[in-house]
Amino acid sequence: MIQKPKGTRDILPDEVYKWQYIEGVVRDILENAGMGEIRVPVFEHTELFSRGVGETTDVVQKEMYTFEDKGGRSITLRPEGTAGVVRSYIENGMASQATPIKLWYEMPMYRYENVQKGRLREFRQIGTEVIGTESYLADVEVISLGAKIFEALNIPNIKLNINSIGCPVCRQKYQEALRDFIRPNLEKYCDTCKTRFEKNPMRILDCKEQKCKEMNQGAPIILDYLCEECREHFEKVKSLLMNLEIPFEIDSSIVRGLDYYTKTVFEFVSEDDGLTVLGGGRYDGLIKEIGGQDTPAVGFAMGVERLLEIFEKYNKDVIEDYNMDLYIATIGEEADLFATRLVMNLRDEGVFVEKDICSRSLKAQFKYADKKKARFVLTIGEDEVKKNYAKLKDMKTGEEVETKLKAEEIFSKLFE
RNA sequence: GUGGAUUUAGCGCAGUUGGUUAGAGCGCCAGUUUGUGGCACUGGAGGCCGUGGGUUCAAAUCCCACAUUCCACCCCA
Repeated sequence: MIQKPKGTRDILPDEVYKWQYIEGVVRDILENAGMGEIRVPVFEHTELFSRGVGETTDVVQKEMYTFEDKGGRSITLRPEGTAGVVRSYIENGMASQATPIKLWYEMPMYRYENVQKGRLREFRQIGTEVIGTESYLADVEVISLGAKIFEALNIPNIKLNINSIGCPVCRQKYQEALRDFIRPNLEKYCDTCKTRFEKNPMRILDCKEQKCKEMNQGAPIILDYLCEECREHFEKVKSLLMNLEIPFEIDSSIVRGLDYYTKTVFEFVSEDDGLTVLGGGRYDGLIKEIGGQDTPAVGFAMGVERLLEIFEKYNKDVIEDYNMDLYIATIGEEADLFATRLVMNLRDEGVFVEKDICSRSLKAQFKYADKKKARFVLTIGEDEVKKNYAKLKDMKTGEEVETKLKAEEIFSKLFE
């Protein structure tokens, strides 16, 4: 038996309707906000991600599915959506369209990680990108759409955390200050923190080790180091969120794992399991970084598997599956031929109808109809074909009515 | 990458100090007046006991390695 690769999942028919429900709700929300769906390749040149996402990030350093293709090119299965979407924005000259460009996507992502709760190697994200505006209004629009999605899906216990990590200028000043604060005790920090010191000192503040936590008391926080412009931007984001009555908390430990973020960053975290369901922020430097005009942008991505898991918990009754309207049971070849035509006609009318294709006994056909939750069964044998009449049985009540074997009449008996 | 748990029929499981052809339930298929479902009864199909080595006269059972699934760290959606 060849099993599916580690960290992948099959989504079976009895599950896929939940996906479709969520996707429908989210699509409506995003498209009503003017977002157009975009689909970009599953794989890109490795360089797009190493430059876009950042050489020093864990995603690039240890989680990418990278391989050489037969032409000797280094190819990577996308670990996130923004880099590819932005690449497409540049490559297709979308800058010449009405600004801002608003895009959304639902695409599978690939990260070579160890599997655990809420974490797969192939997982799907729904995301948005708003490109071409540096205004705080765009940050808030994107955040409010995130909040709207949880509301529309009836998912409670979602907490919004926001932070600002400034622009490269204020961030560098902050990192210096942070290193100065840590340096005297550096030897006493845990090994992982020591390795973070040069590469990304902001992560040290997030360490779970007790001793590191203690030493972190009183560390400088980035919000005190923001330049005037970044500070004002963040203030405006906060006050508009408050005006809109979107509750949030400031969490100065949000750093985000992708290097391209600037200024506003945010996470919607489920308080049920502590997992981040939706994360995003502003990325004013990315488009220039990968070769476009210097263009500001903001967006988010949500993990659909994570979203679905919480959704199911609170919406057990909302979803009902799509059941068969009619099953046509047949006896004999003549009836089979007749019923096959009838089924085709009824399907043309939009009826969910099945008939036996296993040449099974009448009893077995009824059993099948019952298991598949057919609302009605129509039984056709030689006599029925001759007389052009048959019995239509309501599977719930057991009542039977006579019907003419005409698609129109059957249709009206089913749906009147 | 590190650590813990897990793996027996389609599914969830039982399998006792290693000992003949590995079990029940649910599900599946069929039969119980060869034209009527759910219930009941009867029967049937379906297992390289995760994979590969080793110990033994003998391994689902003991040992080792690898894999899987789940969980935690790390990190993230």
